[in-house]
Amino acid sequence: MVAQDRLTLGVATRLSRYLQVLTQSKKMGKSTISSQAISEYTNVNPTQIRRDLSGFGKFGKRGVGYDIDTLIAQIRKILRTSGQHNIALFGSGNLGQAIASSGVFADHGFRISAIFDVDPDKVGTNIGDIKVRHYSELPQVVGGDGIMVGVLAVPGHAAQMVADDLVASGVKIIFNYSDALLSVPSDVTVHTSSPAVELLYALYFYLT
Amino acid sequence: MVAQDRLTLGVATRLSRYLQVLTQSKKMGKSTISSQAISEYTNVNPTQIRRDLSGFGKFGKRGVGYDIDTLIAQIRKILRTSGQHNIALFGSGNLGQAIASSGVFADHGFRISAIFDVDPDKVGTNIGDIKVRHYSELPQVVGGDGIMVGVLAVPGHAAQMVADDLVASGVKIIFNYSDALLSVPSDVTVHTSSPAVELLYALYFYLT
DNA sequence: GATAGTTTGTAGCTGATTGATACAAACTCC
DNA sequence: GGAGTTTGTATCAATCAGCTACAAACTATC
Repeated sequence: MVAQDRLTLGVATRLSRYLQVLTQSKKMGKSTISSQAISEYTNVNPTQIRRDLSGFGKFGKRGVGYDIDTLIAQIRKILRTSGQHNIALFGSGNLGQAIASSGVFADHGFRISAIFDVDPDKVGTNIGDIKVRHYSELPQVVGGDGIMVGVLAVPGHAAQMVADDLVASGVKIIFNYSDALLSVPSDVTVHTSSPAVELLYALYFYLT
Repeated sequence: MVAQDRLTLGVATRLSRYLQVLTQSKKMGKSTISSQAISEYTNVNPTQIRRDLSGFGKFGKRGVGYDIDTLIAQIRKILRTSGQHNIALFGSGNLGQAIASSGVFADHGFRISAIFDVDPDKVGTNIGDIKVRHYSELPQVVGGDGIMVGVLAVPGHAAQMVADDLVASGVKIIFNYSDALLSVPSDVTVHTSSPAVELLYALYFYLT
């Protein structure tokens, strides 16, 4: 085992996926899990999983597997995402509501601390227990609060504008659910979620 | 240039992402694009992009770049996803409605040909121009029509049941938007969309 | 028409990453 | 105590991605 300064992209990606499997397995009432079982849900080779984990410590028990709670805590520590992280959601349409009520973010320590919209009919209403604010409040809310991530669930034509305003307020991570291509400074990370794109290559492997 | 029997996972993934950039660039009124420009939106090295494409033919024009329409057609041909593909959507809640109205699928040749739900208040209503059917119609609709993909926008506790029924009707590709872990036979492909998971590793690279 | 600038197509090299195989050590269960 | 399971670890080969480099083809401009 060698201490590592910084994870490679591959390792960080896989650890995140293990975390998802662990979180769900815990919900299903399990308390331990083997690398073989994780493999079935992630399509990552069991040896690779053990190698990934053993790089940071001996978390498993031979003949048994990994204790789920322990492993969740360890991976969060490795990914340095143990605490609560505040995110801001833009757009309170169908997609925004689906995201706000999904629980996926909450499972992984992300708290939606603000929701913005421009529609007067929506501003002031509540989604869950969060009040929808008007978009014009972006600078003061995002600037003041410890918000590091912006999630875009707005129409494509509005996405670039929101991205620009987020960048102006110092946000470095943008999660884009619209289909728009976003231009941002190089120190800002944009992640675009493209379900149809993922389907395309799944289909290729099925057709072949 | 060497003819290839089968794409590797990496190539297929990248080609799909190029396609997304091309589709959006076309919408923005452009007619040609350079490997450098594609690179900025995909974070794939320009050399890599040219290498990926040149493996299948000489699609570009030196000094100019790639003609977008031509390249879209060529990539679709390479991915063998040129035609229309029918998909079935399960769940007509916020997420289901967002998916049905998103246009992302339509852009890439996927047609939502059926929507299912169990809620009597929703069955019979229309989303766009598609009528919501009762879940019990699954076998006859999916079995009869040329539906090869099932998209799950249902609560986590219902996801496994829908997956089982889809498998029983011969569907080989399942796109899972719930947070549930799905168990399926090995010849069925499950793709789980996990926004929070992707955020986790984006955050890691920002924090470091 | 000549020249400068752009961009593709392609080669070659290198380092990193993954997959496969193997096996001892530690643990559980019977 | 023995059989079966699973981790932790090593090793080797194969693949893949990044980098550098550069000639050829094209556009634009003078």
